[in-house]
Formats: sequence, structure tokens, C-alpha cells
Amino acid sequence: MSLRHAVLGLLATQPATGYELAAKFDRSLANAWHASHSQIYPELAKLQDAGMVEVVGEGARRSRTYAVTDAGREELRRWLVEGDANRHQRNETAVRWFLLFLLEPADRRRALERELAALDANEAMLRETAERIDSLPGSHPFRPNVDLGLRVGDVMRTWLREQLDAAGDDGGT
Amino acid sequence: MSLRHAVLGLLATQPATGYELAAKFDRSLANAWHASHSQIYPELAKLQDAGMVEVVGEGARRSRTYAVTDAGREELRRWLVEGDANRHQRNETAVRWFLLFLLEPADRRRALERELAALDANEAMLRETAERIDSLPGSHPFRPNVDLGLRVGDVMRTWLREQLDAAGDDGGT
DNA sequence: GCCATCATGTAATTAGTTACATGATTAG
DNA sequence: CTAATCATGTAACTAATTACATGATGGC
Repeated sequence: MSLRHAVLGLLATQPATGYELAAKFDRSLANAWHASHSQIYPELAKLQDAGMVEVVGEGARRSRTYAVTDAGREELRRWLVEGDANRHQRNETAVRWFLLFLLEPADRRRALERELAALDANEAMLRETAERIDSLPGSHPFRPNVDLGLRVGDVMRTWLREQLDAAGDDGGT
Repeated sequence: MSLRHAVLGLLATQPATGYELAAKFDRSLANAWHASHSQIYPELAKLQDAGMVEVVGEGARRSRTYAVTDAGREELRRWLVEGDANRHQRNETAVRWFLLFLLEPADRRRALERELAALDANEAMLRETAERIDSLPGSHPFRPNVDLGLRVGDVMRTWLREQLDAAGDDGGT
């Protein structure tokens, strides 16, 4: 169960409300893990019961800001250094890419264009994050992650374009 | 639910038993989707009920080989071209990479070495697959996927090495 | 005043994991 | 003859999604 550790990790970086965490899952962790608010709120309650997070502030709209406790930080560290890694992945997009060859060239070209557009959207999001980070004083711990995302995105774009060329060859215009 | 379409896709590539499908999920689809036999067998039964796969042969050890039907192929095509993509990912390894900066340099170096070793193992598996494919006559539809995996692996290796260098700087030997 | 967004929760269902269970075949 | 691997299944539990539900605040 990575949800717990993803939440602890995000809170270890910066205290946040459940709502903010949900947004971070869709931005910072978009290429790693997904969780929606209906999972996040119960998990925060469980982590609080376990003494791994605590409420450090209440704001407007009865929002609560959580921060990780020492126990939570220790659990997170333990998981990072000792926890045996689960290398399993679930990525529907990757499944689609894997099966694209099954499509007729015309359909395949359309699908590839759609994937290129999605890559562009992802890159735009990453570049936005990069700019935001770079405009901040000092260095930000997420900066290397953004960089990795951009580099992987480049490799994927190149691959998609190659597949598109190949689909053009045997399918006409 | 991508399980259904991953199974249909694998069977569309080549008829297989449930046992063989489980192996394919861990090899061909290792970087895309995971499913274990306790999910695969019930799903095959459901797909058969729905007329999307059929038994095309029985072998030793009461094994059954399934193949995708026309209805299954149509469902697969529909999903690939029309189905709106779920871009969510679940990748525990990516979560770990994302949070590595939280570790002390010494711990971080150990974690990075471990990840490099895992990348090497993954690369070895991909190279094995590539060799197997290349020794076959004609072209194999999975070949481009293997290539993508190798390229992404290279980018990741470079990134891990950079992080390792950075962790060396601020943490001594 | 009202609409968008912030903010939090729970219930019902579906998906996925882990554990339990059994038997057939083959290689040594 | 026996251990490893092939091969299939189900049951109990946990994780995740989808749908339902409510209310606060700020900007216009």
C-alpha cells in the first residue's frame, strides 16, 4: 500500500490539507500514483489515529492542515530504506501503447496523434511546475523529478513519432 | 478496467492458457500492467461468458488454450480507438524515486544503488526478450515496445547516476 | 444573491491481493 | 519416486472507484 507513504511523503515535504493533497497527487505525483479525495480523507484519519500525522492548523471552510509527526517521518524513512519494493505497475496508457500494433494503420495514426497530444499536455504541466519552482528562491526537492519527467517524455515523443512514420508507410495518407 | 483489455490484447497477439497469460503479464507487460492468476482465471471465465474469448484447445495438465473471438477483437478495437484513456498511474517505484530526497545522503546512496540494480535486472529481461524476438523469422509486433523500454531505462539510469553523484557530494564517501 | 471553487465526508460497488487448495506432468 | 513446475481454481480480505451528500467562502 503506497497510498500511506505517498501521503506521508507529501506531508513531509510540506504540511497540507486533504484537498491540497488531492491536487498534489494529480500534479506532482501524476506520473507515479493516483488517489482521490475519497481515499485521502480516510487515510489521513487512519494516519492520525496511528500518530503519524497531526493537525497543525485550521483554516477557512473548516479545513485542517496536517503535518507529519516524528513517528510518521520514521515510518516513511523505514519504508524508503527497508521496505521491499513492489515493482508492479498499473498504467493503462502503457497497455494501450503496447497494443497499438493491433490497429489498422489509419486507426493507429489517430491513436498515436492522440497520445502525442496527451504527452504535450503532460509536458506543459511539467514545464509549468518547473517555472514555478525556478522562480522560487533556493533549490526545490522536486526539481530533479520534473527533469526526469521531461526527459522520459522526450524519449516517448520520439518513439511515438517513429511509430507514426511507420504507420504512414503502410497506410497511405 | 484494463485487465480485460490487456487479456484480450495478449490473446489477440497469440492464443494462450491462463498460466501463460500470467507469465506474459510479468514479462511483456511488466512495465504496463500487473495481474496474477487469481484475477486472470475468473476474467477468462467472464470473457468466455461474454463471447469475447473461446477455448481453442486443451492440453496436458487439463490446460485450456484461449483465443479471442471476433466479438473480442471488436471490443478491443473499440477500446483502443474510442475508449477515453485513463491516464492515472500506480507505480510504487516512481513514488520511491520521487521521495528519495527525503533520505540522508548515505541512505539515499544505498537506495539509489538498489534502484540501479533493479534497472539492470529490467534491462537484462528486455534484452533477453529482444534476442528471442530477433532470432525469430520475420518481424514481431512487440519489438518496438522492447525498444521503448530500453530507451526509457537508459534515461532513468542516467538520472539515477546523477542523483548518486549529487548524494555523494553532500554526504562524503 | 449566486456561482465557482474550496473543503470534507460516507456508502456501495468493483478491482486486486493474499492465502488456501488441489492435481497433473516431467525431469532427474 | 520425488521434487519442481505446470496448471487451475476459490475465499477472505484490502484497496480503489464511483456515486451520493453537504456546507463554507470569495469574487462578481
